[in-house]
Amino acid sequence: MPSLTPDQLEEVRNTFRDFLKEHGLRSTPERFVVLDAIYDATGHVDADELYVGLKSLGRRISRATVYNTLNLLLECDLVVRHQFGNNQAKYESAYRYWQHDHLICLDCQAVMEFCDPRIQSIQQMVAEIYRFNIKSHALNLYGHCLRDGCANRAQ
Amino acid sequence: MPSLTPDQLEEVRNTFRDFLKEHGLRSTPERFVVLDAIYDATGHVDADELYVGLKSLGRRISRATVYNTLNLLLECDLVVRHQFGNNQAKYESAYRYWQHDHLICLDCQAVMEFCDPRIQSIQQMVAEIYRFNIKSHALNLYGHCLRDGCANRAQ
DNA sequence: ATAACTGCAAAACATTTGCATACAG
DNA sequence: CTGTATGCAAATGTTTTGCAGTTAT
Repeated sequence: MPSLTPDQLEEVRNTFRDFLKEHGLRSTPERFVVLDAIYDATGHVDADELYVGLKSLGRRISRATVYNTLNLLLECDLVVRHQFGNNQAKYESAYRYWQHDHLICLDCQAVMEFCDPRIQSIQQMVAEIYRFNIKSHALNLYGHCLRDGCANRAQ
Repeated sequence: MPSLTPDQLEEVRNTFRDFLKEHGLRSTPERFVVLDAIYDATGHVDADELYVGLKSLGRRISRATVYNTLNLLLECDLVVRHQFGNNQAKYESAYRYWQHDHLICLDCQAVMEFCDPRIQSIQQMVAEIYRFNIKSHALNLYGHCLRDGCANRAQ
């Protein structure tokens, strides 16, 4: 999971700026603070983590603005949303995401990432059969990790 | 999507009864009403649909009991829970589910089902590499259906 | 009999909305 | 300037919880 270079980050900001302009929306500092925060994050974050994290950095951005901005970032595909089984959405930068999938431990809630090219072919085949224009997928595998430190182990 | 025979349904009820007994829980009529309602449903239902549906059938079962029972049914694997992207859980009988996956239209919210055996091999391979004991998976494909009547089409 | 379950209403939680104020274009 | 965005607080929608009364065992 490499980080973006300053140039790439600038490109991401430009993408957002262009998207906003095209849709007659304003490029406010708050929106770019939220964008940067997600692209800074190393993993999956939820809206409240972003809100609290920004507050602790001295950036006073309201929850409403965090949610508003997240929805804009989803629209222009700079950010991806996940639902890992509970009812709290998790977000990550589209750059980090770039089609990996998730392995979720039911005991300790750890989330690992993996990648398998066969999913692409399944996707294509299903698209054809069902006459669908597929935009994205989410494959989540749920189970028990065999780590020693795993908390809340059931059996 | 065939329906269960009366015998199979009785077996399902017995499974639930046994699970309850083993855990020192009571076999109340309400719990079996909820079980039957899910096994009667032809597709995915949410907790509120169950609650309202039962009310209209004259069964006065509280939301709290619906949720309570759903969690028990999840624990004993008679029911499966899905999160299709919004923050409302959908449930279906494990019998209906039996490892199919979902194709979700981003415009009209239609949910189709498909099945591909390659997912099993991906699952096995990932389990080995990451040393995980995998219990279940969820593969959701998101896109635009090409149906004529599709509502809210974006472009 | 008694411990667990139900129903109800209140609480908790994530997310959205309405409105007065602030500010980008 | 003007209309859009922000922050706040209130509203919404889903799920959970506490408790008095009910019921399975």
